[in-house]
Amino acid sequence: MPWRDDTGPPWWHGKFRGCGYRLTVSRQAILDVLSKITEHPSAEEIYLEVHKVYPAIGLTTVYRTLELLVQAGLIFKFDFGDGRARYELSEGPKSIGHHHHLVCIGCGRIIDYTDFIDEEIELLRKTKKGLSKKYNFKITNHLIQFHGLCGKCQ
Amino acid sequence: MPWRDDTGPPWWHGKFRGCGYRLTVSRQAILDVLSKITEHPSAEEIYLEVHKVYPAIGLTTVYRTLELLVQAGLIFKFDFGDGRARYELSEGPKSIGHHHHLVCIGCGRIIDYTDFIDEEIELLRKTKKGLSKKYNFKITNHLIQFHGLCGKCQ
DNA sequence: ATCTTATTGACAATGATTTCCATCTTCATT
DNA sequence: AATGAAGATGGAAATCATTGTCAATAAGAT
Ligand SMILES: [Mn+2]
Ligand SMILES: [Mn+2]
Ligand SMILES: [Zn+2]
Ligand SMILES: [Zn+2]
Repeated sequence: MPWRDDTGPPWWHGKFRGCGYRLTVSRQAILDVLSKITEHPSAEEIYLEVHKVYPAIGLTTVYRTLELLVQAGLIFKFDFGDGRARYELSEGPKSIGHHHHLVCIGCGRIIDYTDFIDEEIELLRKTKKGLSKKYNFKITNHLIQFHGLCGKCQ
Repeated sequence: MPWRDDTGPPWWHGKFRGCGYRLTVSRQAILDVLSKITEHPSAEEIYLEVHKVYPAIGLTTVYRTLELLVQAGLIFKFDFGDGRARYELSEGPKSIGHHHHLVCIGCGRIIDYTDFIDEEIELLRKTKKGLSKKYNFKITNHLIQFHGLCGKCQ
């Protein structure tokens, strides 16, 4: 189990309370992998990592758990165009916080990007306001991706 | 063939010149469907539409052609989270121009959205400048999506 | 009209994600 | 701590969008 004697219960522990979700070994193991990794792993990559510690946990459970965590808002699911979904912790001590992604169309590299969030916040604020008025649309989330060529691929 | 006596050659005609691409019946038929439709059809939906006029054109060719048109920059390919790619004409007389999408997480409805492009342009300009300097990353395209609930789903 | 070669269609193959269902855990209650 | 109901799991099979194969076809230059 992903407990640390020196840190107390993992930060996500409370997230399961009140949602009716059971705190199982699989779910903790998967969250533990996601909280330690800095990349954007696919379901299978997460499965392989989890498998090192808990060989009994199956790929099906990984898929189910990831879906659950997305619904619970604990993780984000992305499509970077490589034919498989990729996942990332949405918040927590280890996460880099609100950010977006640069996707290299040459090599597929993903770069986390946090700059110019101020202008983004402003754009988002106006957009939210405008959309709720014009379309009666309630924004809950937004996705920004930049596609192009990384230094090595230019 | 998707020719109109009163309009002259379709606007995309010249787009194939110089690229080494042949202007085939399939490609014209698919572009014709995309230029008349206002939604964001999947490959199969495009195939079914094309099939009404040209029953001999196969789904494989539709997939191949869409890939070609994406590479040529004539159309955009999107992932709205429903498990299949969706396509849209990138420009031309019938297109609504540069826009982004609202995706309803309740019913899957897609709303084209063109407001507040000014702020977006400004954000994009600063972002491009910052990224090319900080990460040596050359932006060629960007993707903005807002997720939330439409009027009916709230 | 002929020729070169890009393009196509039918079918099989791929591969990520889901479905199924019998079995196992979690955890509230005793 | 033991019990039991409901939720969660794993393994295999199924699904299904997309891609690969390859012989046949058609675009467009000559
Ligand atoms: Mn990231
Ligand atoms: Mn659109
Ligand atoms: Zn690259
Ligand atoms: Zn809706």
